[in-house]
Amino acid sequence: MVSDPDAVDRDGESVLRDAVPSPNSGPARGTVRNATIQDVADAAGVSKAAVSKVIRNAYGVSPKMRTRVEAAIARLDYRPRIAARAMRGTSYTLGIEIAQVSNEFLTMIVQGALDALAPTPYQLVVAPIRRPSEAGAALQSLADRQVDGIMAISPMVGESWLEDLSDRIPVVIIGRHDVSTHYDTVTGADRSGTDQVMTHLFDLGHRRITHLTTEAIHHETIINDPTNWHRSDLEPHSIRRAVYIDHMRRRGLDPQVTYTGGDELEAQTVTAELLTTNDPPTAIFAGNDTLAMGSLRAIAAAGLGPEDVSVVGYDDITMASHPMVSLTSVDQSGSQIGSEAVRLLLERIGGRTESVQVEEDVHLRVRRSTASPRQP
Amino acid sequence: MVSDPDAVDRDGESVLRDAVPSPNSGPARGTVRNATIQDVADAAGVSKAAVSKVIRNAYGVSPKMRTRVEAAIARLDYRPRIAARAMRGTSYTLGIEIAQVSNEFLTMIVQGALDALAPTPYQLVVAPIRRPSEAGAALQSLADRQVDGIMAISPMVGESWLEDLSDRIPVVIIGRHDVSTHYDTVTGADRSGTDQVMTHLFDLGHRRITHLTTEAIHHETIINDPTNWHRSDLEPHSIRRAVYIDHMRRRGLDPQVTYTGGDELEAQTVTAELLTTNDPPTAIFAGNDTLAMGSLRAIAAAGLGPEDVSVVGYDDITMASHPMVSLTSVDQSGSQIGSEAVRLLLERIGGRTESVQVEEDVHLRVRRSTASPRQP
DNA sequence: TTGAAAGCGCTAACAG
DNA sequence: CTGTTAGCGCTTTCAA
Repeated sequence: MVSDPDAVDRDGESVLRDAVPSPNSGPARGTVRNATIQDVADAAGVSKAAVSKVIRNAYGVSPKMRTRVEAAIARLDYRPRIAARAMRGTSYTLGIEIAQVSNEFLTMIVQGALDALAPTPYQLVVAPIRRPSEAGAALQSLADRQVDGIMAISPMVGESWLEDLSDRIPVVIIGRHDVSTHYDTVTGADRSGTDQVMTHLFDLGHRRITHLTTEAIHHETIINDPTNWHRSDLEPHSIRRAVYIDHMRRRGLDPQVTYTGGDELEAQTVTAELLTTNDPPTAIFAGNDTLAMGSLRAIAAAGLGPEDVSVVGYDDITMASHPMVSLTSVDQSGSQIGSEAVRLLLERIGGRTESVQVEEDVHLRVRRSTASPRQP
Repeated sequence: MVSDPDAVDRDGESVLRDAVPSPNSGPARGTVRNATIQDVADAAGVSKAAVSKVIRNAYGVSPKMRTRVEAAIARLDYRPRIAARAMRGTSYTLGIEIAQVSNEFLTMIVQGALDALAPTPYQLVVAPIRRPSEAGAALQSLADRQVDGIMAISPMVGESWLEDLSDRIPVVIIGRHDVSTHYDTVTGADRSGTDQVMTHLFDLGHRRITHLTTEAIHHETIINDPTNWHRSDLEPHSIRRAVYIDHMRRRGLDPQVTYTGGDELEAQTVTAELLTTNDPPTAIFAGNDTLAMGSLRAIAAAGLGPEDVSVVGYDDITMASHPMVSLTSVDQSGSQIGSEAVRLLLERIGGRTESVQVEEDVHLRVRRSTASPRQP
């Protein structure tokens, strides 16, 4: 695994390390040179092309040459440089752009992608962003690194920009319900999920239901930069909001949408304000579990319970099933979505050209955070 | 935005776009060619070297050339290929290896690293692993991609292997209390943190205290592969365990260490068994918050409370402060650790050669999950 | 079946 | 201040 520090030039083989490393501290950085394909070729007494064929399992290598080469590779601890490979073709790397690494639902997607990638020679790199407005830059950065495919989770970038990108490299958009001939999409069934939520709340007898969601537009740059212009009504949270409004209107009720940042503590603050109004809601449908947990903070802090204010979340993160929390939520199986996205990417790399839209089923998990209101 | 396949030479400048793009579907993948530094040079009527100097802000470019070049870059939407750059030197990329993307404490570290990296030209890539035994492969994979520096969170790999790696590329190990002349470390003050936990529990009157921790060895490969041999007593969880044992012994008490996987639900199962023994503990000191949450699941499910079994966690993840949970925990400020690691890496890239060990202070956050036992 | 040679796009000497 | 030149390590024709 580790090349021999005291390697000297025997048998006319190239020497990869200093003949005399300093006494008991390793050689200074840069002193050490990694084996290259040329070194391996020399050591095995064959050509670079031969080595290349062996490491790629390409057609046309005799068993005995393969053996020789593999021995040399092992001896020199040779590793192909990805950058050099990328210059000639593939980088064996898939990239995923992700907002809020701290959002457990999003990390479930990464887990699913990892699982799907495990049996392949591809490596996953994650490009995390701190603000939605950074999505475009992160995608560019992945493209600059010549990844073989890109997954993006509801990025705030324009459709035409994405189509441009996906002309050059396979792209899967996760979450957004776009229909493009250029790139594929994987989404949860947001309409169905919201239907299940609303039906559940109505069945319990709730009428004053507030929808707590993240602001559609987070930063001015998203407005000003044409790159970011896209149909925001195709985003998961917009769809949930639209379906919510629709349900309320159909029952002759007044939709109440409250906006907040994506942060749990901000959701708590916003909910706390909501509770002090004249006519507070008897139920809160939160756009995701992080927001829901924030609402529960405010409700618990006010000494209230599910009969006072019920809460429904979305995503069914681990915390939701905790007995001390017991949050009713919509399970949309992030890991499934992640592995599906990888599958689509690999298909594209394999040659598929028609675009595909996949929608995953979702299921409401009813728990103790929802109950019939005290006075209907 | 899109380069042109049929570029023709008008005005002596190379043309990268279609004059007439196809009606309503973009060109097929691969048809599109990105602008290269040569294209820019041609368009601006200068040499490649000149363009290179401009994009690197290198010394020796006249203002008027800079203007011309920048205009050409903008016009052609030129982006330097990282792979080509990497072959000649830096890739402007830092890598971080991380186990369990779903562990919030670990993602806090990533957040901190991102913040520290924001004002720099470096991009962060995350190499997530699924099992501890994959750490070595993930680090290799980052090295293969010629990142300019690597951060690794308590990787299960041998010290000598790490020293070899860090001879070729700057490395910061997060969590492990190694002292190496080759690589830097950033750790939390695990001894102090554990001291605070044990003092708190003793002060409350607890004597039967169990320590719930993850198994030291997760997979046989870690035992069998010499690459992985390292002083496991330098790992954070080992130190917490050792300090716990020490505290117990010093008070003449019997240390009780229970092992589990890193998973919340497994911790729940193990805790549930613990509660059914003859002489169950009055307090559980969990190695991290995920395990602590699992313990709380079992305790809540058994209808017990803090006076029956108190719980202390480690990391102080967001959930710990939730009023419905209120978990006493040790805050070790993951984002601080992450940005510190980046700082060290950038220093190394900047030329530092002596190794540095940084230890971050930690603080016990006392909440309602700990109370005096019913019968002392 | 094997190898020689031509680049991929960029940076870093070195000349002019 | 600017351009020419020589590679970095790999893959890929194309001959032998």
